[in-house]
Amino acid sequence: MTTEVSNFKDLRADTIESLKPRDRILKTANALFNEYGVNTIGIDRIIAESSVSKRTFYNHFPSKNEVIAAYLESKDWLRFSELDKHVSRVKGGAKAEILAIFDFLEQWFSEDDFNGCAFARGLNDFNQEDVKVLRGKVDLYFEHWGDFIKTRLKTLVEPDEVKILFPQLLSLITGSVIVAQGLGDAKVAQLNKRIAESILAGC
Amino acid sequence: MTTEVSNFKDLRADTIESLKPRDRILKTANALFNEYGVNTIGIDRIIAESSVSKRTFYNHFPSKNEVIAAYLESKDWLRFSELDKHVSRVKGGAKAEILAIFDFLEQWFSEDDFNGCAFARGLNDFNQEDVKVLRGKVDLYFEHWGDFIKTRLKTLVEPDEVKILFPQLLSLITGSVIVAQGLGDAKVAQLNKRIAESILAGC
DNA sequence: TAAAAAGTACACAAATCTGTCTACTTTTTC
DNA sequence: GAAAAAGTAGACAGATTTGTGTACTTTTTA
Repeated sequence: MTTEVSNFKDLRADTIESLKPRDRILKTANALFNEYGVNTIGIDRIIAESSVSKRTFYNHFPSKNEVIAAYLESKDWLRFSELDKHVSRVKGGAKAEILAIFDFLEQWFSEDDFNGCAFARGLNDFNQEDVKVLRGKVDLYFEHWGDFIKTRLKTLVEPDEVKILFPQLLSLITGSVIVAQGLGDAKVAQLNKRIAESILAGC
Repeated sequence: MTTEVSNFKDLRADTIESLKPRDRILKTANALFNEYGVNTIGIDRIIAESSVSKRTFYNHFPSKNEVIAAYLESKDWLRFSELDKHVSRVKGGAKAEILAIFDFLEQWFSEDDFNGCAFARGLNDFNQEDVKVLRGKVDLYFEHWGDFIKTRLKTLVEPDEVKILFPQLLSLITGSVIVAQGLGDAKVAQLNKRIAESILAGC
């Protein structure tokens, strides 16, 4: 069964067989891009593992970049829809909601298929002219973090302080991802939550 | 002119023309891999821009992976030889030396060709069987950070505290890199230095 | 200065990659 | 239930990629 919101779906719970061609492609692409990166995975592999014909693939996605774009958009949507859900259960206002990010990260890092962040990856993968659109998706993702965090910081501190705390918090978040991936330890999220607590202590 | 230490050289100050074939290849590969990543740059491009023949290239590097390995090794060596140099000028003991990392980062982020970290990239690029060796180079880089930081932490705090402070500091470092790259702002290094000061305040 | 080592130039093999085309079959929809 | 839409199967064009082979020239070194 699938949760449908806006244009995106959470396909994680569906089996490949139960899905229609377009979603089979997206689910397969998601798994392969996540594990190996968009550059090392070819269209042919996605086609083979999603059990669609090449024609069907190209009917849904006119080029490889389009399927990568769809992958990034759905990751972005899913990340923040899960974060919103997680945070909606938290009592304690803006500060508690910011701190809850780190519990969310720990959960994410503990997933079996955690393999870093598609968008941190994208900072490196999308530096050429023909993938400008994809780089745009990466920028959007970081803007979404800005929206999430700054909205809450503004209720806690002065604008000047937001300019300091936002990059610090974003560093703690992205640094957690790299360290969790590099050292293979999800607990780093809790260690960094402590730091976040201390830099927000006065609020 | 070139600074020669161990097996590696700092080729940044040399012009392409002044170098012998092997170093021309390395200097060119470094620039291209740095800008576009190892996956999107082909051997042919490196050969063309380093003005060597294909045969010469393959005489020095039996495969593409070998030139990537050489690139990673030299980056690793250069990063820590510069960090050591930077830190050697710092007075104030282990704590001041750890904090000096963030000044070093700010300098790095301010370089014209700063484009993120080759090793954070490698966490994503080297997930397949045929590049296990390269993934090993990435792991070594993170171990070198461990050596640098833990050696100093051990003189300041108890072993249990090292296990907390090291992942935190490494998060601040790697998070700085991502944020500097993503938001295009080198100043994040100084903001995170403040955090490092506060988590080391009791030492 | 002569032999050995290193480099040049470039054709080409083999694999792989993106995207198109044709011909046929199944599923939807009215 | 017939027409339209969607999907299957797979050949293939054209570009690109890594790596080898051949024949010749320049540079080092003993």
